[in-house]
Amino acid sequence: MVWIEELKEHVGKEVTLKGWVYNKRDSGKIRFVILRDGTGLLQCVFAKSEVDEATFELADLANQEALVKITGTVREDKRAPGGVELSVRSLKLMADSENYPITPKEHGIDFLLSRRHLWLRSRRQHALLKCRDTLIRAFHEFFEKRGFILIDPPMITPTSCEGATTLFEIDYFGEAAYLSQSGQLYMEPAAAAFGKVYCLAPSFRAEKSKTRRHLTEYWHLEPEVAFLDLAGDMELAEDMLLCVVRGVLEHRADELKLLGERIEGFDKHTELLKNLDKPFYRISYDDALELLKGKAVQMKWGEKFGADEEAVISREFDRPVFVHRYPKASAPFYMKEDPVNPKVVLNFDLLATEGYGEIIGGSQREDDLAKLEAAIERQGLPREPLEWYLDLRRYGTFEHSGFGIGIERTLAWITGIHHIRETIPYPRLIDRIYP
RNA sequence: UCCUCGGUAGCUCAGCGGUAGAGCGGGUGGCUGUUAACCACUAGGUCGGGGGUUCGAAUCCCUCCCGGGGAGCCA
Repeated sequence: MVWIEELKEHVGKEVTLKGWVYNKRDSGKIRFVILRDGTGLLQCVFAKSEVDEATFELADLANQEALVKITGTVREDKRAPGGVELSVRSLKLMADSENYPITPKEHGIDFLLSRRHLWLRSRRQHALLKCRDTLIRAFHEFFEKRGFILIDPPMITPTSCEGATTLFEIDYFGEAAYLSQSGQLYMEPAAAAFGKVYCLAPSFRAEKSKTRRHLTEYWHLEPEVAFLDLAGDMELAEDMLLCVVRGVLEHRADELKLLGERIEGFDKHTELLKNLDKPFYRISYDDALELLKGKAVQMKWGEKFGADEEAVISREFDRPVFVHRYPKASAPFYMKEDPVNPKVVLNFDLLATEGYGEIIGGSQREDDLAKLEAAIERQGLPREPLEWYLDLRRYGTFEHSGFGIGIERTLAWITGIHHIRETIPYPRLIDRIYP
């Protein structure tokens, strides 16, 4: 038994493969069966003059996605997709497949998402999820090389980490518990224990967000580093993003090309990614307000940027842009106040290019116990469940920073696809939990 | 939650007051190099549910259900 991806090493030899029928074409006395085994596609040729009558007839009986076992001779042929094809000697139908729903034509998104378990077999989804695999490996490699320790946060938590956003509530032996929306509060103690740490885990958001940039369950990567200030935090985010973008471009060129066939302006996007380099742009919230004013977008100081404003800002730059030091009033309690200007906090959002929007949010954490207590009080958060978190400021408080990056948003940006729902094997969306 | 668009054959859609349509997919037949093959023939429908207007409703109105796109929130 061999896999399709290994066939170039078997040219001229007879091999046996198992796989599913991807597509068929026939023309009188010749039949073409495109075989799919997960590692690639292979054109199998049935010539009436070269196979026996029964085998030739069998080629007709195998429906789309039927499992077959095929034996034949590997041959190089320019006319075949992939460069090699199989001259078939025998075929065995192992398992039939009647009326496979995803035919090789266009389908709507509702139809496809309802059949996500089958949709994964198609070329585009295959390419996308291979890019996801490469992206995640690139992230791990980056942090491993820098001496970070992987720390897994809990997914079941007693309270909200950030207060405002809606949480999924679960019944925990009669007590209310919640699915985590961030591992950050658990990574800060880990940073005090190990210095440089990161986690990669699902985060859950119960907001009824219904846009191309939201999932209710997404994969959240969160580094947290001791003795790192805001400037260092942005440098870390910059180095990390450059590293993983280059990793995907290098290892998944074929997949990206396939994905780009149906995306307008894809060449320009790829060109931009290939030329991506340090430094990314850094502008303050105040600078961003000025920039928007120049684009005839009037906003009062203190107002948050919406998706439109973020798109306007990001389109002004040919590299991702850090927007830092946002107004304190709308910031989460754990962000450190700027000693230079107490009206803002030491945080940043990283906006991806071409209007993709925010893919990273990070900050230097408040390390002053009194200020942190005041922020909790000011935001009306219950203090008791956060006592353990306050301990970090009691026992050797330390300067530290971190950020969170969405795997799916990053992948959508790199691959140039519009909606993030296809960047995760089984997307969880508002009103969609099947399959 | 709000705004907006939609639900007609297995799929993608056209039809928008007067007998239910196309392409693809399925079936049958033809073709020895096809690339989402092509050509011919063929089967396939409570026009999302309910109510109303009308001589007559897929088409107009009301309502409910389901889905797409977007906003807010965020990664």
